[in-house]
Amino acid sequence: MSNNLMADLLLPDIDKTPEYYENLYPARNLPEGARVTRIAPSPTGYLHLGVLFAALVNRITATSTSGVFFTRIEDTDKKREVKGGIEDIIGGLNRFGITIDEGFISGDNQSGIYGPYQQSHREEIYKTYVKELIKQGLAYPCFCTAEELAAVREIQESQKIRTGYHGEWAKHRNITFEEAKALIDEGKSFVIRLKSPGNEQNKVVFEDTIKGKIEMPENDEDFVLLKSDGIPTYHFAHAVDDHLMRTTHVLRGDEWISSVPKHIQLFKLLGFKVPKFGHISPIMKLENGAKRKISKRKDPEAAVHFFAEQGYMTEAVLNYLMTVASSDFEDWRRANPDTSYKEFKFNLKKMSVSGALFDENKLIDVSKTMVSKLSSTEVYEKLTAWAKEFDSEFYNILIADPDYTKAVFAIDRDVPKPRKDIAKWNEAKEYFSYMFEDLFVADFTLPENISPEDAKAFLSAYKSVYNPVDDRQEWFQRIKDIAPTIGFAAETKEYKANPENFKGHAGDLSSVLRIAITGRRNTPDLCSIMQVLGKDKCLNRIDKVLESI
RNA sequence: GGCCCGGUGGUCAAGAGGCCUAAGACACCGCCCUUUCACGGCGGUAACACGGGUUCGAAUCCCGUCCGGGUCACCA
Repeated sequence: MSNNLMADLLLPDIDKTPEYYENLYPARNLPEGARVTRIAPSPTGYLHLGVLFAALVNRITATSTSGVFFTRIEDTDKKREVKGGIEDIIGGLNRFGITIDEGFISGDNQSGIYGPYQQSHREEIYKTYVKELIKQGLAYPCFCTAEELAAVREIQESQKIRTGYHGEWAKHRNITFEEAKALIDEGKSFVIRLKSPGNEQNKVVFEDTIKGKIEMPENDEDFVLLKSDGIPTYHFAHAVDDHLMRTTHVLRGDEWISSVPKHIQLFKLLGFKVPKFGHISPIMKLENGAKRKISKRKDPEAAVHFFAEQGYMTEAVLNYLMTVASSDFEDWRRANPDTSYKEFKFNLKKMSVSGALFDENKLIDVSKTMVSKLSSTEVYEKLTAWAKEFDSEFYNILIADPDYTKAVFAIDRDVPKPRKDIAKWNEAKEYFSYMFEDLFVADFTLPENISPEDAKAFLSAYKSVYNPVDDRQEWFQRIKDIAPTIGFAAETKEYKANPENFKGHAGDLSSVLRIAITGRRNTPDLCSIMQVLGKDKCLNRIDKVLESI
């Protein structure tokens, strides 16, 4: 009775009832076992690795059960909000190929009938449910100021008792309508708190789909439901939204695990079905020998943008993340080397219970393998797209002659055992530099076992027999033919059997050629390089070297 | 500090009381292949945090210690 008066006093403008929303957002019509998952990021900055990871896990869980994966923006903290935050996060997910079924699907486009998918637009819904709780005597206004709360905390700490707004410390727990009205008339601001029926002595047990059985004390804290600005706290918004949006599985970062008792309590008090919870371990980073959660502020790799700048393929990052997400993913990958990770039968039970260190070596390995499988055309497309954004000088060089550039990328590619030299696009400029005149840096530094005189003799001889149309065998045969004439063995075995009889072997001479042509001691197949480079450039580079000796 | 969760090689991990003389992958080292490098093949270094139980038998179960992580807001 007086509860109703209180409810109208506190939330006079709310005239809808929970039933209204229950009907507005009907249960989803999905096949048996379909899971409805979601991520609910706050637009507090760029897309974070942890959010990407959570999105991946949620996406693939929904996919593998023919369910739905949606996004919801949790912008209830206007202080921390960053302009463009939504676009950055959603756009980032789009770029990574994480498809979103519902909610914010791209940029600031929303789709789906369970919206709005942005908490700042759902105020009336939250208030309707809060009002209902007040009517039931399960919520009340609290007029404590931050200072009062801090003072209480201090007392609690000094007496070494559990801090917080609970039990006898809950000052306004039994506030009457008259008292509340008087304070409001004075212009005092207030929050609305839950009148928790919980008892710390009781245990709440739940089965975490990732971590297993977890037991915790029941919540007895009268935590805040509605802040003084009328905006809900995360806890309350989470319960209302995930119920109304018919989420079946809440898969989120494990920093939330300690508030599960609050959440379960809310779901039950509101008469909602409690969803399944799964808490994802964070990706960690090693610092001074200690593990810690990867941090936005301190770690560049926490921002997904970092990977884009470096030129890691999004698929590579995702595949790496899958190895972290599921212990049997790598086995599956070996058995299915060319299948998209999306086909993988993901099981939450296989997720690690403790946080994994971010391992760039592993990322590099995954990435190199993926790059090695690309066709030269694919490399061209991806690399130019990257360069266009991050290295315009290189971009202009690459697109000057697309056919030539593709021919460069075709060297030692599309073969049974392709090279694994490149993990990310920012390595490409340096790697391919000798293939482009504008980037080529001559450096004729010979290995110690070869004298400049021999090098000169060899290159002079080679020039006269060089034939640009030679295949690989013919190409090397010419070097072998020259070898004995200047004191080198034609066959490596021959040399190894009697090294004292020779200055070196044909392989050493090919190194001389390699250094003359590329300025490098190590390169992919030299014959192919010379073919792509063409006769003029090859001869020209050999001549330059000859002049310098 | 209270409450949770966790501790297998440098990293990610397999492991559900005997199959463990502890998989595999990445990294590292060596050898082979080879015109260089890479790829590939073969091999190597390297781990059950510690202490008590329970049991014929413990990486696996229980307890304690230690260590690590998370959380204790009108932030999410």
